[in-house]
Amino acid sequence: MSLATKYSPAEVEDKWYRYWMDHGLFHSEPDPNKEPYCMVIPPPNVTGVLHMGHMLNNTIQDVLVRKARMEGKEACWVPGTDHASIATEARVVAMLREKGIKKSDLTRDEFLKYAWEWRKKYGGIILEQLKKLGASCDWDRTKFTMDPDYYEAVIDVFIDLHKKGHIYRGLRMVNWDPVGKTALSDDEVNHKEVQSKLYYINYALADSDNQFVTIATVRPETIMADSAVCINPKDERFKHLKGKHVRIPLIDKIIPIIEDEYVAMDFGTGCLKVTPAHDMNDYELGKKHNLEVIDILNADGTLNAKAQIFVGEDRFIARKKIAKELEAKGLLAKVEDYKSNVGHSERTDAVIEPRLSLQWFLKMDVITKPALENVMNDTINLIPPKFKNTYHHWMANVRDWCISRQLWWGHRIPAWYAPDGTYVIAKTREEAYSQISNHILIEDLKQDEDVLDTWFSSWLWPMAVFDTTIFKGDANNKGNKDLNYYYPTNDLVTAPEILFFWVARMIIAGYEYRGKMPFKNVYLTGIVRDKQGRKMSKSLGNSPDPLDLIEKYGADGVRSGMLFSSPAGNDLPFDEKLCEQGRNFSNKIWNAFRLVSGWETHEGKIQDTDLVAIAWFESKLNQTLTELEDHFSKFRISDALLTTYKLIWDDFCAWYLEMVKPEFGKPIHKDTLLKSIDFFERILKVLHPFMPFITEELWHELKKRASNDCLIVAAWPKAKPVDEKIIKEGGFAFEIVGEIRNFRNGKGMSPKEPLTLIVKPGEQNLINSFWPLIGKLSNLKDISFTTSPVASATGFVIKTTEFFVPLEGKVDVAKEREAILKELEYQRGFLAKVEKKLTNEKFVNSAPPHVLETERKKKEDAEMKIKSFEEALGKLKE
RNA sequence: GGGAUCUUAGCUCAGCUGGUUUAGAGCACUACCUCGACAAGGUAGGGGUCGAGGGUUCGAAUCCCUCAGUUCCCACCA
Repeated sequence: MSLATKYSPAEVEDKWYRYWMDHGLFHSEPDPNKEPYCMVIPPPNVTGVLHMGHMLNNTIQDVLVRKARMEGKEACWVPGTDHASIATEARVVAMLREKGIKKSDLTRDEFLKYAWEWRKKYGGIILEQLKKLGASCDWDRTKFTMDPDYYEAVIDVFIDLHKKGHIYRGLRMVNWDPVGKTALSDDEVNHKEVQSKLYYINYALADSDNQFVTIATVRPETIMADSAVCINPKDERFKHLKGKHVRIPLIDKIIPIIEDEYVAMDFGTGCLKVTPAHDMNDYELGKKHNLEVIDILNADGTLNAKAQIFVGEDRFIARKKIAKELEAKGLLAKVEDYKSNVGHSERTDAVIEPRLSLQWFLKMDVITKPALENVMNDTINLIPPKFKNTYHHWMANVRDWCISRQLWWGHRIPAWYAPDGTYVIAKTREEAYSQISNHILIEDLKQDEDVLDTWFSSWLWPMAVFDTTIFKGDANNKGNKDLNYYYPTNDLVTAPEILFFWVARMIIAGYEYRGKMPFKNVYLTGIVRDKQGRKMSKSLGNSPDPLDLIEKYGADGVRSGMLFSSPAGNDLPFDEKLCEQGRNFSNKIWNAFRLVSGWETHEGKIQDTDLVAIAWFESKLNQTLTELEDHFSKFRISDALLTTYKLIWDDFCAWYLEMVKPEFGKPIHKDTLLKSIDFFERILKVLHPFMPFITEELWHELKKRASNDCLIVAAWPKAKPVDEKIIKEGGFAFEIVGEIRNFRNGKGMSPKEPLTLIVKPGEQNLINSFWPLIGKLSNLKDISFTTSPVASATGFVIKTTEFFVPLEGKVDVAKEREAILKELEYQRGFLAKVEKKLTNEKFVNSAPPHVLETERKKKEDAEMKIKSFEEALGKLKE
């Protein structure tokens, strides 16, 4: 045999990927005669590099799309990238900093030029990496969220939603990232428990120098922005303070004491400093009580002139200095250690500053209605369904979406301001000018400096990848051919952490602009973790490089490795061992091929054993196909793979091939070989979605084929009727084989030593056609049948059939006795349990007949076995 | 604090509306095996009182309650 004993994936994988590409096998065009199957990729960040999360996610997508393609559907998987404004801008800024260039020294246009250069250089990397994985995307359709037409679509949507009254500009308390100098949505803020200090500060009463009110705060640097001190009106302790005023320490400003039940009496001192400009709750409180809003912070987190003191200092430095000064003046009553949850920027990790600013918002109340409804009524399925709860909770309590970001990289907000501060929404300066009635110069119009939130563009993804012209609010535009054919798409595979960021918003946009769901099924993958359960991340350095893994185990090995243990919605604790298992599986198949490809044929009479083996595997295969269909229909991808794995490794290799394998050097019957190749082809088909490369390779090795006869487009095998009887017989036969092998094993006998088997058939014995195969598989020189107990022979019992293996002088009586006694004990215990049930009148009266019958059968079987073991024990004494 | 989810062999998970031989799989583990497809392998084996405690029922891993823990989401009392 000239083929290597080990399969080497490297050349094979590159060869076939190129072949599929060259023959346009990933490309899809609308075909009215075929059912569409469409999926859009969750667009990775344009600056991204493939990580394990992408590997899992895209492997699942590729499995789904490859299966659909083989099922004869017009399968289209649209790839692309996301401009990811915050992440990309951060990368570009960092790159410029390395070159010694500050973003603040550049004009917007200069900066964008750098950004586009960066994008050109690194933007395609991740897509190239996906090719290594085997992703069968329609690369002709690759889309980018800042392609010119896509850009225009995003602006159209802004204009349209503004026209509909869903977008407004407002003063709102937003999460301000002083490092990124940008507002963040609530979702981009991580709350972390931080060890901080609670400062107890004395505020002197305005009309008295020696009477104080003590408040507790973690942010002494904001006292200069206080507008009031608040107490609970029910608080008996502070009755005397009602209507009075206090002086803010250090700046001596007089502020009122107000009353509100919002104040918790049992927390801190029961007195609250109210700082409307720098705290969400205080802002609300301030609105209610008409308090002055004093913003003492600059955009970068330093104190401004309104603070009066420590102007220009960073907020955290000012905190320390103020504490020190308070202490020096004896106004600091005490300091306690205190754990509190502090918001941090998801991107820069800076401590979030609640800040009032003018932002653009999308009203979510009306626009989200269909999106909530159609998930709750299962028009759109979330897989696993447990996410419905979370989804409902989020959608029912959704807040208006802050869609503006203080960045340059992104879709610039199409708002144009006149010098007097009024504004109009328009796509171009000219259009904007035409809407303005004031007498100003066109050059005086200034466009909003901000860009839109990234998700405000990616929420259009399932529509915009096909048609970017439908967002102008033009009811006559019904969309192009592609959109109408592929939309709604079928499945979306993504991570649960972006269920709201992205999935929910795509659903919202889908209903808003198409009146239809964007996809039917949302498969939520888990998070890939390392062995210690930590999320894989660049900073921890605990993520293997996917390309290294592919090199080491082959893409097929890594793909199956990822899927061996990843039920939907559950985290995947990744272990390289899984890839090794995948690689071993490739090798197993490779060697099965080596065996089959090495057989010479003869044309004599076909052996009966071959016919039995063929009939058995045919049924087993068909049974498995049905099982697979069930798994796939429920998106149980991991189970589908494991089912395929067992079909190939156990049923095909361990049983079928062993059954038909001729003695060494002898030929096989030509029909048996043909049938074996036919089986091989069918198992390659079902394995192809999981392991596309090795299966395509063997598909061509197995037979000479025309250049267009590729496995990737071969027809998915249909399940044919299953002969249940032969499956049962096979199962019984294999059980006997196992027992005989075990019998030898237990006695330290070589498998080469032939044995004699005497069978005493029991009541429901399956008289079957497998006897000669049993002989072949377990090396028996003779099988005979009897109706009476066999003296001086050891053996075993399956169901009610007894098997005897005569062994003259080779029996270790003591050991044998021990084994039988152990078995007897088990059976007696079992019998007792069953009898207890059967003598329970209530059970006999209420249990359904089929349950009763099984219990009776259990009893018979156990009694039979006990009898047999007792006999054997008796014989051993002799 | 509110909500959700989960807890089954060493690990990762199946086990649907309670009843099919005192719970299954893959991996890991143990023993034996270089037996001519494959040691990245073969053959066989050991391993779980189904998180804990109650309850319903003739019968509970499966239904109900309590508790403990896991993970996630939301809120964020200075």
